[in-house]
Amino acid sequence: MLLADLVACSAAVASKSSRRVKVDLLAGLLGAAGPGDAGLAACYLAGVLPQGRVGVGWASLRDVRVDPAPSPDLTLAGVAAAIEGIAGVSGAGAEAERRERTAALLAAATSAEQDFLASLLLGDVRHGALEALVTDALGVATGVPGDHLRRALMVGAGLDEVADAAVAGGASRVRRFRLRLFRPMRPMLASSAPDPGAALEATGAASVEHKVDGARIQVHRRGRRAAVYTRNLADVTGRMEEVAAPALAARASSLILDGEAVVLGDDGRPRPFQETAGRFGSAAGAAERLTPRFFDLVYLDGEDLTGRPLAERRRLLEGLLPAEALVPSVATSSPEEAAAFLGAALDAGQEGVVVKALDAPYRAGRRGSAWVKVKPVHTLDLVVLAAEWGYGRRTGWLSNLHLGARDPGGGFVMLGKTFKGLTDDMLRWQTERFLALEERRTRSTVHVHPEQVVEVAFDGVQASPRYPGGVTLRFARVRGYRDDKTAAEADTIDTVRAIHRGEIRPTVGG
DNA sequence: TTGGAATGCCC
DNA sequence: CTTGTGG
DNA sequence: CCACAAGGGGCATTCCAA
Repeated sequence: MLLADLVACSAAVASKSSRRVKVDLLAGLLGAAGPGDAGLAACYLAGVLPQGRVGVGWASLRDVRVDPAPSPDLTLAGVAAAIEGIAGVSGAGAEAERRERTAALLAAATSAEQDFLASLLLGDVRHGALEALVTDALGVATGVPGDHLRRALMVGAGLDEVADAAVAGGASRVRRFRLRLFRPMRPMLASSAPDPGAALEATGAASVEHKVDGARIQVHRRGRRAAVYTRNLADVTGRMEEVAAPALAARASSLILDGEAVVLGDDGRPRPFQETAGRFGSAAGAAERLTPRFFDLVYLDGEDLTGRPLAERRRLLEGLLPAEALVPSVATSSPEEAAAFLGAALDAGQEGVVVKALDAPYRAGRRGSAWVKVKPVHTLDLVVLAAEWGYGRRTGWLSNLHLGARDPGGGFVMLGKTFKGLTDDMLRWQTERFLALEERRTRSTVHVHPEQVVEVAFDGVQASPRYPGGVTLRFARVRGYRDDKTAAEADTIDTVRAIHRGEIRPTVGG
């Protein structure tokens, strides 16, 4: 199949807003792909490379400028081979070599193909249809029911594998993808609610569990063999053997556990997330140890438990692991009891709680209302110091805000940026507002006179090696503009530091 | 040898 | 990771 | 409800250049 056909399809998809129309367009292309091309076509249309990222980023692409090819001769297989080559480069001279190979690939592409390949390499394809719609389209093109395809993806099959299986073998082949050991599955995700009462309304009778501020892990074990996977299914077994210990000690022939890995202090309290991230990201042999805390059991002694209710999975889990290897939990349908448990979790240094419906199955890869997280938030009134021009659907609007806290000694201290929480109306309003306050600008940023106050919500304050105050906000988002306040009334850097030291508690609800 | 830029991936 | 938009 | 797009901060690793 020619890349040009796929690129034309992408452009057509981008030009339509209806999901049904997008799916039909995608299905048309997938239907035209032969057995050898279906997997590649599905991946590329979904904006992903079968092998993941290959070491080509925005900066290296920026200075690769080659004349486009006059005619569209590239095939999907040719592109795949070229990308395979790029992915394989490492060692001294790798940057130049990757750049050279990238340039060679782009030189063989027409102008439209170059743009698409650049987005693909960056993992930044945006035509309003990614994996989910491509999966639907695959169903349309092959006649394989969508839930079979989705199920295969959830248990860890790659989109390329599923597409190839669907095209070559139809539904019966796709059904052969099952949850199995040492093939990581996609973890179940949680939605969120402002307080335990709202969460319980969504779930009904629930297991309320500590939300441990670490990194998600999935541990597979059979006999003496164990493996550890991340939320995105990367195999990190060699980096953290210690978190597999409870699985290896459990009395079972095989199992799959879901949980969180975190660095604990000597007092048993979780260390700041940055420490966990450091240990989680580093190779083995680091001084700090990761402690696993498990909250689910999805496979036991050869049996897939994902269809069983949480109550049963939790009971089996508690029979298998010692209490210290488990995330603390309480079963309740009382908002008061859940609120008290949340308070205790926060006192223990946890991030919040996750409220999980006791009767819900394990829905791999889904973010439904069966699991609901509750985290308290902080709020501050800060001052906008600058705003950056948006991209994509925010082109033409000032979007990303630079936030400053008032310095009692004079001036403002930048704490970070946010683009979240802004409606289209707010974007329109603030574009006009900040252009009126403009003091100077660069290509990307309009710096403004510091007088507009904005209410910002965030999860916490963390140390920053980048910002001048040495602190920054975690998950900052705009709550609204405060036209009733002047910059002189904005919150100070001292308050931010007090939050960082843990002297100011975040609030639940509202 | 070392500091910085780029990249990928955790939240 | 959070939020807003649109099908 | 689901999928997508808008982008945030930090850390470890890798490779380049001074």
